[in-house]
Amino acid sequence: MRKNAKFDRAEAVDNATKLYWEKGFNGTSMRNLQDVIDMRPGSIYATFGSKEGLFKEALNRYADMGIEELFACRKAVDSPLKALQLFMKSAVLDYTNSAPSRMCMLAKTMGELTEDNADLLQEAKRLLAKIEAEFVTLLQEAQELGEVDSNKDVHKLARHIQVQTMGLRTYAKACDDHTILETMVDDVFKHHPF
Amino acid sequence: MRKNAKFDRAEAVDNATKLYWEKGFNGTSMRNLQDVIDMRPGSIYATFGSKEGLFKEALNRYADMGIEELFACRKAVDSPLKALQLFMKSAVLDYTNSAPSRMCMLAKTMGELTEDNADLLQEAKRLLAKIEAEFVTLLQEAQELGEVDSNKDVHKLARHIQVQTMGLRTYAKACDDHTILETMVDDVFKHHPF
DNA sequence: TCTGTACTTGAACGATTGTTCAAGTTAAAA
DNA sequence: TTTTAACTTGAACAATCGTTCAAGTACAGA
Repeated sequence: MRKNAKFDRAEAVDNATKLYWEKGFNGTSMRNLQDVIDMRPGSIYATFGSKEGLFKEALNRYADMGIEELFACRKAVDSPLKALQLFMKSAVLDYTNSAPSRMCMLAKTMGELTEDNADLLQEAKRLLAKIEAEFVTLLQEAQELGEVDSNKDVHKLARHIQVQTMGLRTYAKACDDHTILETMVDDVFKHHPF
Repeated sequence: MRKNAKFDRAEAVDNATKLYWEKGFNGTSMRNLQDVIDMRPGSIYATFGSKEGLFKEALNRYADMGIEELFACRKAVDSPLKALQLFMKSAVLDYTNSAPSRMCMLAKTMGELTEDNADLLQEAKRLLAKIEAEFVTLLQEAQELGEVDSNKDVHKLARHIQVQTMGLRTYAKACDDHTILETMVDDVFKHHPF
């Protein structure tokens, strides 16, 4: 009975994520989405329910990509602290110009949406917490390896990483000076809270 | 010849600023604006030119309010460094619930807009730089008073204040825990870069 | 080959968007 | 009081918005 139509579902979400990330929820129209994911309105609504439903999937895809990137950084270097630094650099400096926006999609969403889209806001908060939990895991590992003082509060440090990343990525959109930005990332890890 | 109609211009911009700040540029419709500033479309367009023109005025009003607040903080305490801390607390913690959004309107604008509104983006960047320059002035004063090491780069410190403020205000929208937020602000000034 | 159904299509819907402008109102100058 | 120009009004515009659904297509099972 089943007809397989959804081979391109992941790709559709990928493309939708890129567009939403670039233009935001309100800035993206269903017709923009139809173009980039190459689906007609009927199919989109049958698959994702609504513009909000698709955005929610995009948010999740974005967060998963971030966590994958964090794991990749962990594999690329021998220290969890260096991994965090590498992750922050790739997020803030965006070596490859592949990202649709310098800013964090979750931060953009927190800024754009109001209580009119309470469930989407809630989802963005949840995903930010999910990412912060990954920071905690990495910081605990760093603690076990002696890279971080054992009397430090890893949750506090994770919040710090989160604030620095969001702040620097926002600043990056206004600044554009690669050298300044790189120095600022390095300074986060140089002396301060670790 | 002149007929004075614009006694309420400042008030109109004030109300428009509140609405834009809360809902963003794309999230605010001209009809929303008509309601809160109590003007008909013809008058709005005669006075401000376009939705973008009014938004540009709102951005400037917002930045001016911020700088006024910074000056007020400077007058309220005896130290420029304490003034910066007080300013950051009022921005992040929002004692009075008067602010339409916890987040910085300029940061929100940086996040929301793309090159489709290049001039508005440019204006937001310009105003962020203007505020950063005020931070520099305050930090220089702190240096003269010996509160900040004379070998520190005040521009670098001002960037740091900017990043912390934007990052914390974004985090504040997702966090909501007053105690955690206050601790984070205090930590910025406790040991780290000064 | 025929049937039944999972899936796609795109014209069309009413609502809302940013903006315009002819008509109306107001008040200072004559 | 009349004239004149500054200013306000709100109906109306074309364009676009998110969404729906009857009709069409494509394929698995009989």
